[in-house]
Amino acid sequence: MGSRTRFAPSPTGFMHIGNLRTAIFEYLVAKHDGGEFILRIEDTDQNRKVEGAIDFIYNTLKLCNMDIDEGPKNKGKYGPYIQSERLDLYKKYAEELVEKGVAYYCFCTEETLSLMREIADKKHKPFMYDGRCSHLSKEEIAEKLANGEKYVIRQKMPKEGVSVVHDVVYGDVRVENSVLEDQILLKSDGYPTYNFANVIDDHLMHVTHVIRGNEYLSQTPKYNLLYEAFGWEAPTYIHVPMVLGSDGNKLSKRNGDASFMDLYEEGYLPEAIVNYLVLLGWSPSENKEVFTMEELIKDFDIKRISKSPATYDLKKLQWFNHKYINALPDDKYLEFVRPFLTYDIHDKSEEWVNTLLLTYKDHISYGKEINEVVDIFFNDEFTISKENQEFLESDENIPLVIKTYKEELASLPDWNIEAIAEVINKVKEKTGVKGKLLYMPIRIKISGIEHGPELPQEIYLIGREKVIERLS
RNA sequence: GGCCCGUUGGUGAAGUGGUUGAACACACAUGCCUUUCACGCAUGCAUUCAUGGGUUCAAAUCCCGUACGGGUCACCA
Repeated sequence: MGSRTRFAPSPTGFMHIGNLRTAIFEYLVAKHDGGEFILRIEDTDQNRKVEGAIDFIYNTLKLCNMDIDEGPKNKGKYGPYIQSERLDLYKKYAEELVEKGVAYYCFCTEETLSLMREIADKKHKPFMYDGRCSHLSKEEIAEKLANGEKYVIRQKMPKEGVSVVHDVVYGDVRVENSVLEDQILLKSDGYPTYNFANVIDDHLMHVTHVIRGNEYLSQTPKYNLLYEAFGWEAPTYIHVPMVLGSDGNKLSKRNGDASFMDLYEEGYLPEAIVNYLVLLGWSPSENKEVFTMEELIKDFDIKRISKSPATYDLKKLQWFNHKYINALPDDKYLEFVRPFLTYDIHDKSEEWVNTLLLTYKDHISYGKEINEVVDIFFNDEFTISKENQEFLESDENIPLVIKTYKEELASLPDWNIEAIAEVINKVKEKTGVKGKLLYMPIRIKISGIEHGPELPQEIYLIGREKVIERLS
């Protein structure tokens, strides 16, 4: 039987790079041995729900070429795949735990809790719920319930002993049971907490490998206790190292381009993003780093996930992106960059625009960069620097070269790159000038700067009219 | 603060006791190519694996302490 993994985001309408990376790992683990990849929406926090977030998640995964086997918008045997639609289930299982004596009703209000927290704070002691409600008698509970008092259901933790959790990447992790709090399983609004829903759903949905950020590592004993209480088999745990920002802190919204959509809108190809992300905290066994999704599925190996956190490096992502852009066939490339071009091109021909875009195919490392590089073809205002002006006056042949260019270009029957390239040769023959003195004067005269793309392209793109004008 | 986890160059990392004088890639530097920029190519860039001690004939690799970094201690996930 293949592995089953799940991607379980909360619907916040924001796809953080770290989350995406986890999703990729989950997808790869499942697909590596022909299993299923499940999407489950964890919307148990009603305050954080965002309209349209589910479509957003689907869209993101689709762009990244990850197919969902089961999820809210797919068929699946173990649905619903949205937690807010499974409330009855959680209640039933929570009550089962109460019956088993491993959970209890707690009637403490938020006010009493914050009071207790304050007291602990004053004593400089960490707060931990003292479990007072676990001592309530059956009668007291029945009475409070009958009165309609609000309650939560809490998990009763063992007071002593040590829990050992086995994790595929971190090995055996030991945690003292005494530090485990009687955590809330079911909230007073009837919604489960993540800690509970997660366990119930993973079991019910037959998830075999739980992959998540290592911030959950120290919480995992609590989950195991739950599995034990139900008599269920715990899944294989794979905690993955976190992705840090360049400042060494956890990535956050405020850390700039930490979201998939931001990158996508900047003109990063999803394939490149995926390829880059998968290498954060994972390394292939062979010496290779450019992978297609198929290759990743084939080569991905849990054993090669590293323990230490990885730092997100935009520069390397740009390198990947550059490579991917460059590998695009011309038509795909044009389709890709065209939308990023923000200059007014309504009076330009299709051919002109395509030539422009293609000229810079191997220059740009992300879509939006096209605008930074293409300015000279739209901006008529430029000044020739002092150094360049001096250069123009440094050789007596230069005026002749410029004059010859002007005459030849003006009389050119067809305005295309091949013809222009011919003109350059002709000027060379006519004037006997070659090398820098042949190319630089015209380059400076028509664009103001000494560098740019291949000269014929540059002349073509600037256009006959302007070239003639600028050579005058 | 308690507990958990981590620490190989600016970055991602390979390496799990002995041809490792620590791969490879990004970045950076220099050179070549080119009319220029970019691309491409070539070369350089950790006497050393946070640190101190120990085990061993032999340690980046095993053990202990210290420092530093991160995580976690919610009716958030």
